[in-house]
Amino acid sequence: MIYTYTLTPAAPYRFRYFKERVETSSNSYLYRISDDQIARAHILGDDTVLVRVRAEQPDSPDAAPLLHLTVEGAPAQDVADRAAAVWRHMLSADRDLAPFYNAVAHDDILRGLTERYKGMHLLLDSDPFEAMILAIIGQQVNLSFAESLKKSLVELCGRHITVGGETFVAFPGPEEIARLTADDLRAHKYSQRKAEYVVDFARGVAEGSVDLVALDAMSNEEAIQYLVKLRGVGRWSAECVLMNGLGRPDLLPAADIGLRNAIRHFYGWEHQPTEQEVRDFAADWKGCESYATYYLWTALGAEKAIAAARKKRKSTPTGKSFHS
DNA sequence: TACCAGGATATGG
DNA sequence: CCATATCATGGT
Repeated sequence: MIYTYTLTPAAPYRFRYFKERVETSSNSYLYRISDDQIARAHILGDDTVLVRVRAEQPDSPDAAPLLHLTVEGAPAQDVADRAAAVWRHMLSADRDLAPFYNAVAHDDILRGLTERYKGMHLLLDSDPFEAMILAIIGQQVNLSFAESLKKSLVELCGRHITVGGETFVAFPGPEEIARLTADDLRAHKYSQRKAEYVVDFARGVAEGSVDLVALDAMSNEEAIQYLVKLRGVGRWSAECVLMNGLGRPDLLPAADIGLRNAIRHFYGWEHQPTEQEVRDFAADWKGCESYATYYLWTALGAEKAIAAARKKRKSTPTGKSFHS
């Protein structure tokens, strides 16, 4: 049985940015990209389902697409509905970009980015649990190393589903990770602390001492204060959960090194801004801090990719390496 | 080779 | 409250 759904987000909304993000950023092993669709497996209770999303994008750049979802592997309608709700969330399908674009219209840099990336939304994590695990793994290490650590976790305990002869792996839930030991992760290049943080958090969620559902009813600051009580969770990780997991539009990760580098780079600062300088600087972003941050991250990532490609061409102009 | 990476904690002042 | 050491490894 294949369940189908159609989402109708508000314009501007460009589906291709999600594909580009998955292709160039972390978590790519969780997704299967083809010409016009993205697919990913999810654990929903005892079931593992596969969701495919395809955009019917009009030619006009200012027209919104229809997002067609299919859910396979669900034993009943209610499970499929939950899977569709997860993707409705991941795709930010209920968000409107207009408030963000209006708020930064007077900022030459950000307005330029909203024009360059018109219709780009946040691609969210499937739930706050996944967001927290990814945040803990991402602490302090560079993005590419973080991705290899995430991949190891999924290979260790992700659940597999085969659909039409093709096998997908779903990001592990609290129970799957709770069954691991810190040593299991140590064997895959996790530091002792990082391994403990990941396993202990999963066990807390699995046994019910950590209540992530309660976050929905909390303000940003209340949720952050709740999360930072957990071992291994500082403000930055809590902010990641609110932004990437809960999809809060107004979250400013002011201490984040990527955001600080982006401000220095795009606004021509001589020095890397401090956390407080970021807060002052972002006063105009009120209500859409997450989007401003996401656009700056994306643009910085694109600059880095261009620089890396240029360097690669220069060092290997004929495909063979030069030694200087 | 140092130093940095989309940090967190523990410890000492 | 602020400064510093420690963690562990990959990228540059």
